[in-house]
Amino acid sequence: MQTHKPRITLKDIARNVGVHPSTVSRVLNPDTRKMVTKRIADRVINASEQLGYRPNTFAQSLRTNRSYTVGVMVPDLTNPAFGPIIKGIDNVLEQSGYSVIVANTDNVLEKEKRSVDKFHERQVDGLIIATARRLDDVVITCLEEGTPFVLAVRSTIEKGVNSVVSDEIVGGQMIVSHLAQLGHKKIAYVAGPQFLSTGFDRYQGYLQGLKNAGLELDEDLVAIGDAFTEEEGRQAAIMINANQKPFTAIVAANDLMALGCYDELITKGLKCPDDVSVVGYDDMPFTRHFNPPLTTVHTPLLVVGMQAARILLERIWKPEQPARALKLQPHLIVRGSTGIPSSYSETGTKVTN
Amino acid sequence: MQTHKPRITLKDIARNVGVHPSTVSRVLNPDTRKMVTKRIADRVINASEQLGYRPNTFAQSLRTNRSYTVGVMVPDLTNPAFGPIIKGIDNVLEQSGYSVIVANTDNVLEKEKRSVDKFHERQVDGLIIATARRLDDVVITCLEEGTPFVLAVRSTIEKGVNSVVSDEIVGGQMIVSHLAQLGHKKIAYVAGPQFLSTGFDRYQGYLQGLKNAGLELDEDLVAIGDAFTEEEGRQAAIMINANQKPFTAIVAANDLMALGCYDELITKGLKCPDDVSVVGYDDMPFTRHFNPPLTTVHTPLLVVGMQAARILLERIWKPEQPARALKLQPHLIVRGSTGIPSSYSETGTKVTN
DNA sequence: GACAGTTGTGCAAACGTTTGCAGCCCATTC
DNA sequence: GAATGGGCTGCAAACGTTTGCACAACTGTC
Repeated sequence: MQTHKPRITLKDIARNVGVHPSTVSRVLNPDTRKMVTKRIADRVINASEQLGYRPNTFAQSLRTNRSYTVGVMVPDLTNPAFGPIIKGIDNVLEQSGYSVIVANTDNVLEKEKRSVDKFHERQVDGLIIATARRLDDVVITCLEEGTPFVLAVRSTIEKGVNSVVSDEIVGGQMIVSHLAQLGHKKIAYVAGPQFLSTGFDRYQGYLQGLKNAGLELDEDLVAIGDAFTEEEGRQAAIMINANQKPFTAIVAANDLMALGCYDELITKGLKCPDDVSVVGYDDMPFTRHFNPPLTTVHTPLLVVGMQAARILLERIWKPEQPARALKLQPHLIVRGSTGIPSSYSETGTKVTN
Repeated sequence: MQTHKPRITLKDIARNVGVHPSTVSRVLNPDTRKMVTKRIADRVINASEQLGYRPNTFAQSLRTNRSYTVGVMVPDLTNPAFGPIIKGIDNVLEQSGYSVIVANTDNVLEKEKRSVDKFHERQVDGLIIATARRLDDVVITCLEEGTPFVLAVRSTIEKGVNSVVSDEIVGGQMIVSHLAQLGHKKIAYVAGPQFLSTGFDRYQGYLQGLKNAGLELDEDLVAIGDAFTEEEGRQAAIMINANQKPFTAIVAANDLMALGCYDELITKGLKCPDDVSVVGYDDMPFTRHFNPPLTTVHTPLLVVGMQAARILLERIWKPEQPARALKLQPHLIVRGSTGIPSSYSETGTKVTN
């Protein structure tokens, strides 16, 4: 049984063909193949296929210090937004012969550090970080160590960092503008964590959007969640409701939080969008199937992943290049969760309950 | 700038402490630490921390033939079902010091082969395969090569293969039983690919369920999709509709296909569940937010991932153990998409067009 | 026909570990 | 006090590559 067939090495091929292992190495490496006579090269290639040679990546990496792996850190694989990102990353990296190692950090700092340590240990050639805080130790460490890396979907206050994000501020403005156009005046905001650029920038976009529309900020209509989760969205919505101020729309910092708002509206007996409009952010998979279909800002997650991977490859190949901060244009998708303001707002009292 | 700090090696520590590198190695390896005097060991450990030693995993792997990595193959990262699975896998593996390399195969055979090749090249210690077909070359190859592996969420006709799945047949029966209890007699089935165990077994469950309930199979009410996607679900529903036979419920082979059915119902102007009940399978994230909330069979995806990882570790540690085929008990979750049969069924004609 | 130049191949070291073996030292025993 | 034995540590080989260097063979030139 378990007859682990013995590994074929360069030496085996060399012996088979009657040349020195180094010659075989040169043939099998595209960059050096031209150094050796075509006749011999062909025989080597033949033999290598014949014997089913597979290079030992450890030996290669040990010698060259290149692992052809990259690490990807995501906060929560359960969040369907990250699937597409990783898929995008994997797509472009595997074409260049790189493998991706993922780490799920559950949003806990300690795990992030452990993961990045592990990545360094494994000598990944680069990192894609989708967990970064606005100021982030891990990022600073990577900068210092000179590890090529790019942030996906989040940015930091540091300058000179590669990143691929959607233009969150513009996105936030688009949302408010959309609502204002519908006639909303009292627009609540369920914010994400302010230590994340997504949380922070989207909120800034909201503020800017209010200004653009000539609306006042009412702090009683703003609540900040501690995480980009359904539950935190619900809690925030509850807090806003508790303030007893009338509003006709809720803007949530992402789709998950918007779902939390849905829940809270239901328990309060409020209809969306008839009583309250709701907007999300991300356009994660299946938002159009929600009840009601969620108006949201589309972030091209797959593209984010692909671009992040491309930039990372550039940096791996020429580390000295200046950093690129790519901002993808967001795109408002209007669905069934937004409509013209309700009577609820006009009377200032709740219809039910 | 780019001052890649020189790597600290065993030799450095050895020099620092004044012992031989092999001694340092023994200290730093938990299994051999007891071989060396406590006094020296302490000094070594100290120095190692002082200098910030990180073992070179390539050298280790080259020497020991163990990489402490495992490969995970999934068909489509965009499908939110796979996020939780990977998360589960990552959770248990990282605790044992393993890293997970993922590969997205997009359901194309050629990519699967390439990925598994890559994995072998990288000498992963084991594989978790969530892409397996009912008879699958990749699986056979792995069996022959003696690579430890376990199938997640899918099984094959081969025996002696480790796998973690939900009991699809029972799940299928539960669904039909639920519908029959509600009074449904004409139950359509939107099947998944029959070359996948999930597609096949769930369909078998459906057939069995009909039998249990004393209902006849009507082949005009069955359509088979080529993939577990929304679009294929929609196409299948269209085909069934085209047959012009009355039905009051559609069972879809997974949640995605159920969503496709939703779409088709809407374009036909049919209400769910008033006109037609719909059932999915998997209970992927957010199904409860769909419109209507989807009745489905819950598969504990996170647990599937965790168990698969655990079994894999067992096999890596003791390869000679007999294979384990773990079947998790499924669990019907009744939500808003199923109800008592409509007048539609009773009259046999569509209410609206 | 000698020389310079080019081309192709072999040699050997190095990458950083792990591990069987040998040998040292010290304690124990008779 | 010699012999036995056990506990620690050093030695060196090995894992499979890559690559700078040396060298051999050939080509072409005057």
